[in-house]
Amino acid sequence: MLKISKLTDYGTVVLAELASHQGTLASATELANLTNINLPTVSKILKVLNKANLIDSVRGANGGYKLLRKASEISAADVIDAFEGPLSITDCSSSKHNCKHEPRCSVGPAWQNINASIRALLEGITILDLQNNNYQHTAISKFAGMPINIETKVQ
Amino acid sequence: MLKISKLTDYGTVVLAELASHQGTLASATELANLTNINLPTVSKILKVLNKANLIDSVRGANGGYKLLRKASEISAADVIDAFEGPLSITDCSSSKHNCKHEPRCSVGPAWQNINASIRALLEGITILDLQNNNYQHTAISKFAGMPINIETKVQ
DNA sequence: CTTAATTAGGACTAAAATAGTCCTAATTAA
DNA sequence: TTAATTAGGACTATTTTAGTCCTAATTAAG
Repeated sequence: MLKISKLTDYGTVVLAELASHQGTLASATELANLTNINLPTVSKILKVLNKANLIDSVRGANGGYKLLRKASEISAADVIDAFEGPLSITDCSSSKHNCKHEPRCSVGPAWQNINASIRALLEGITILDLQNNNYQHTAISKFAGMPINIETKVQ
Repeated sequence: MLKISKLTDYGTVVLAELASHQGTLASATELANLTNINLPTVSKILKVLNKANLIDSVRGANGGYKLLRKASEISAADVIDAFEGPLSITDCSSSKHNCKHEPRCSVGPAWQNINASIRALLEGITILDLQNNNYQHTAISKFAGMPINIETKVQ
C-alpha cells in the first residue's frame, strides 16, 4: 500500500512524546499513558528504537528512556529504517537485488530513482517537524522548465 | 515497508509492454511471454488495469488488451491507485479516518502532508518515464532558503 | 454452426507480513 | 530484599498478498 506500518507510525508518536520530555527519562508505562497506546506495544516500540540507536535506556527502578539525539536530528527515514529495514519501494530497488525478472525488467532502474527521491524527501523531515506539524506540501511547481517539488518548512 | 506490492510493480511492467505495442492488441499470453511473468498472474493484472480504466479489452479470438491513454498520460500514482486503492502513507492519512488515536495524535497532520508530497511526486512520473528510465533523482537542493526536492526529467 | 481463442469474474489456497501479547531474566534505586 | 524497570524473545492471531484455477461469456474464422 506504499504505507508505513502502524508500528512505525506509533514509533514517531512515541519519539515525539519523548522529545517533549526534554532529556528527562520517561518509562514505558508513562509513555503508554501519554500516547494512549497499549503498554506491551509501546514496550516493543521502545526496544526497536533503542536497538536502532535513536533512544537511550536506563534499567531498574526509576529507569526509562530518552532521546539520544535532538528531535530536529531524527528523520522520518531514520524511524522507517528502524522498523522496516532500509527503505525500498520495490524489491528490486532494495540493496539485495534478487528479483528473477531483473535481467530483463524494463522499469526497475526508474523505480530505484523514485525510491531515492522518496528517501530524500523523508530524510528532510524530522521528528520536530512531525511534532509541530511543521511541514506543508506546496504542490508541484516548475523551475527553469523542470518539474520541481517544493516542500516548505513553515517558519 | 513503504513498498508498492509486487502486483503493482508487475502492473507497470505490463503497461510498459503494452505501450510498446503502439495501440495494437496484445493478448494475455503474449504479454506473459514478453514480460516473463506467469500467465495467470498477468491475467489477473490485466483485469485490475481494465477495471481501473487504464487499458481497454477486446474479447474473443484475436482479442487482447491495449492502452486506453498514452503512456505519457498514465502516472505511477494511477497504477498504485488501481492495485492498492488510494495512496496513503498511514491509516490516518487515508480518506476514511478511523484511527482511535486520531483525536489526540500529535503527528497525524504532518503525515498527511508528507503523503501529499509523495503523491505529487508519483503523479509526475509516467509509464513513459518508467519505460525509458527517464527519471533521475538529483538530490535535495535549496531555493530561496527553502529545501526543495528537484526531480529532473531527462531530455 | 462449430470450434478455438480469448477475456470476465470470482473463488480458493498458500505464504508472508504485521500486530499485539506474554513470559522470564537482568538491572537498579530505595 | 523488594519493587520497578528494561531486555530479549517466543508465541498467536489477524490481515495482506501472491498466485492458481474454474466456469461463463464473447467473438473470429473455418
